[in-house]
Amino acid sequence: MQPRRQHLIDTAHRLFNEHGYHATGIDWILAESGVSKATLYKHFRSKEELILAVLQQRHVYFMTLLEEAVAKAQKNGQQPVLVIFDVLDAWFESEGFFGCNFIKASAEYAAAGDAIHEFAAQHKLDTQQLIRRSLGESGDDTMAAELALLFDGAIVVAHTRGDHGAAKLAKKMAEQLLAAH
Amino acid sequence: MQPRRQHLIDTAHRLFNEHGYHATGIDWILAESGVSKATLYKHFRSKEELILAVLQQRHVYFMTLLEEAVAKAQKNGQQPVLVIFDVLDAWFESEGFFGCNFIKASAEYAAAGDAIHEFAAQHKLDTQQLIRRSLGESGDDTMAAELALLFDGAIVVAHTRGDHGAAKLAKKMAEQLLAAH
DNA sequence: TCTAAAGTGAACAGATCTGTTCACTTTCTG
DNA sequence: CAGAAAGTGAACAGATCTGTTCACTTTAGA
Repeated sequence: MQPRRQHLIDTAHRLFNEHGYHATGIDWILAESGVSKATLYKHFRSKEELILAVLQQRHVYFMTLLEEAVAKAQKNGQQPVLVIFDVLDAWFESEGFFGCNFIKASAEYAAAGDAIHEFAAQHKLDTQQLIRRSLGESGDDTMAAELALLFDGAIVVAHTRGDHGAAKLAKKMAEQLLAAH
Repeated sequence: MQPRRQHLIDTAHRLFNEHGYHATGIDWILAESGVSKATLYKHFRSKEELILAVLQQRHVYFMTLLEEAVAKAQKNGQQPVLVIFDVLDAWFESEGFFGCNFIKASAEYAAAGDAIHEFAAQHKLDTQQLIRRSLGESGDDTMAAELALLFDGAIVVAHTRGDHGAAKLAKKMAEQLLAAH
């Protein structure tokens, strides 16, 4: 393993979250992590590559979290798709909630074709596909798109307004939409 | 009036939209607008003040747009709150759609107490209150919060994934939620 | 037409940004 | 224990950032 590399990713992740991507300088990440600049540039060719590594790690972590929650619900006979909003709720209530890395990355790197923007878009697509799978055969693509919209809506409301009840509200809305179906 | 001031705000608005707040330097705004640096700093004490002026103008513009659409719907006997999603749809389909200024400002200036972050949060609160008013006496605060969540969800989906059908989807969801009520 | 306000252009300050280089030291491994 | 790999620290480059200053020019109104 490469403990420095991981430590850099973790530190960068925290600072990017709290202050944004552009506002967080390389030197700041180095000072916080205690790693030398030469080492950072041995592991990552550029700041962009570091950002992508952070997003990649976050992507894997978050998808795993959702998949495990869905699997657990399926075993317990619960509606699998609704537990996704419970995961959101737990996230919002945690100390480390500073909004969605991917939505923020999308906003800061808005240029069409930008690697960071594309990665973020792909993550959101993957999330929607996970929602689609968790709906099972009784669901359809439109339903998945609706729930994905509730998902992102809840994150933005929770972050921009500090309204941590957004996940519960979105869950209630999801239940109504599923029932109406 | 002050044409230079307005021209600076318009140019800054466009560049902030396309490239983000941190990524857009003062010199860039000056080059695009053809205004001198001394003039910019005579009208705005700092970049932050320019950003706030852009957001203020955008706030007034957008609220007016929504209020006029709601008023028109009320006169025509339509459900007023649903036309809000038609406004969103027209915005997404327009050339100048680069996501929501306020959500993006919120993301880039995430520090608690930051003036830019607070302004963005207030804008979102004002939008929700407009939704609440347009619901009339048959609605309630929870319903307004739900529609505001759909509103922000649609914007984020449209921007991060380039899915311009998000407004129509959100409108359909809004109709179902109103009907279920 | 005269005056005051507004704007220009260019230089400058000082900080900060990403990224490179290199001699030296530490750590790991066979 | 020896050699390779990884990391350090500091200096450096060159670009870019926000913001200031000032002598000069343009514009607008009484």
